Amino acid sequence: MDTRHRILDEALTLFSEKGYANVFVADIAERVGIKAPSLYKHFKNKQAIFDAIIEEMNLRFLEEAGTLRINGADAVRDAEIYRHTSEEQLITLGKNMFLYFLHDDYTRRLRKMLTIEQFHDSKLADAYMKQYVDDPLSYQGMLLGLVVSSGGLQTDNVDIMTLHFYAPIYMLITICDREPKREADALNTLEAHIRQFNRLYARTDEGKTKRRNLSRVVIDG
Amino acid sequence: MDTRHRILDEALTLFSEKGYANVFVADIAERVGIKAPSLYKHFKNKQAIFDAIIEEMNLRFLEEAGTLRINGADAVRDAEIYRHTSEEQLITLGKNMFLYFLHDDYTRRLRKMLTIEQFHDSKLADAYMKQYVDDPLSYQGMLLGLVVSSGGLQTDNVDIMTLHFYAPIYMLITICDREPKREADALNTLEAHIRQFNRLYARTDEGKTKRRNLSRVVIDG
DNA sequence: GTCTATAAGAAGATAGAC
DNA sequence: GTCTATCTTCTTATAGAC
Repeated sequence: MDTRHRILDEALTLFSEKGYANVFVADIAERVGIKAPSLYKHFKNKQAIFDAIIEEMNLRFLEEAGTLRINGADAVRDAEIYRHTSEEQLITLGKNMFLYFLHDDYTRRLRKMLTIEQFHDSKLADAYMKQYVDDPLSYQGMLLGLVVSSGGLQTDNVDIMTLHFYAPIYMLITICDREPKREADALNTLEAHIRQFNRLYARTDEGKTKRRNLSRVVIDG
Repeated sequence: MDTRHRILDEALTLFSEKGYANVFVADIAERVGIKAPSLYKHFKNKQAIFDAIIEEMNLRFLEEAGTLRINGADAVRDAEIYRHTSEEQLITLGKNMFLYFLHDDYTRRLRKMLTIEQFHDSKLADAYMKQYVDDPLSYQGMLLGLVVSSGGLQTDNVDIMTLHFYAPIYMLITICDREPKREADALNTLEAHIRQFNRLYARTDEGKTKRRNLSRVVIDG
């Protein structure tokens, strides 16, 4: 890795741990193994380092398009997996997806940095929302839509179904970002979540008409 | 409000918008309407201002105990509401809870500040987790447990049921914190979420034995 | 491209008058 | 308790040798 990329790499690490303002140019240089003034041969100033990280992020995000994919690859394969997979396999895939986003070095550091800096620059808030909320919901929603049309699961509202699938995963990731020691617990919860999600929405052998009784109340008051 | 409290108030506002490191003592002083040196008559230094905010937070959190309460008051009343409320009333209550936590000035600013500063100090990460994850899950779980034992809803796993209820609300709050203009959308989603949650778990009139068939698969592969 | 030396400026904090 | 003036320290960034 050349010096320029090592600077970006170490800067991202530090920014994700302390936030931009708490990282000094000398800190980055020290990690790279050079002195601070040498760093200015590679970047105009400190802000340019941050900007370069964001630029690379945008390039990567553009390539990946809909993130939080089940297999991290293409949508067609994901759709097939959803259509033809047993509950046990779906759980394994869900765990792999969860662990990838939690452990992948680049993804993890970037997510933390965006979390810290998001209120400082609305473009970063937008990037956070797109990457961790809107794109995953849209992508998972597309897949779950396929499952619903193939009869694997059943619902009147795919968007809410998708929210029910993804929101717990999102929450478990935010938990483990902050307290990594809870990861084992989170994995168990994730498994129980997917099992229960599957059970709640996969009632194809029960009466469909009763299911449409939308105005049910918890207990009639 | 005396000067000391006005300093804490303006400091919290600024910290929640820019983060501790990006707020200067002179900024806080200016908002209060004094000069920076005068501020040192009230606090030893900048860090002492932050610490005082955290101290007050801990006092308030201790008082409130389990947060994200449906009516913001006591558990007994909340439990009665859960037991005897129609779906429509539950939605109204859910929306009120959501809007309170989104709009309450103190709660909102503190949540944003903790979000920014959580990776800088593990004590802040703990406070965030307790306040926005563990306490709400534990409190809502207690209430939903009551509903389950009274027969209003049905499940084998109250913890996952609680996750299914709360995780979407948590996610909607994080969305609106970043993009307030999405609040109207979020409220509609919240309503649809509670309706669907209620429908999924309130199947008391359908076959209970079939419900226990836990090893169902999406499509047998 | 890397270094040492150093300039330039920002921000936290203090001194002492009122 | 508030002010003006000032000190101190820290951090970014530049100059110029190698």
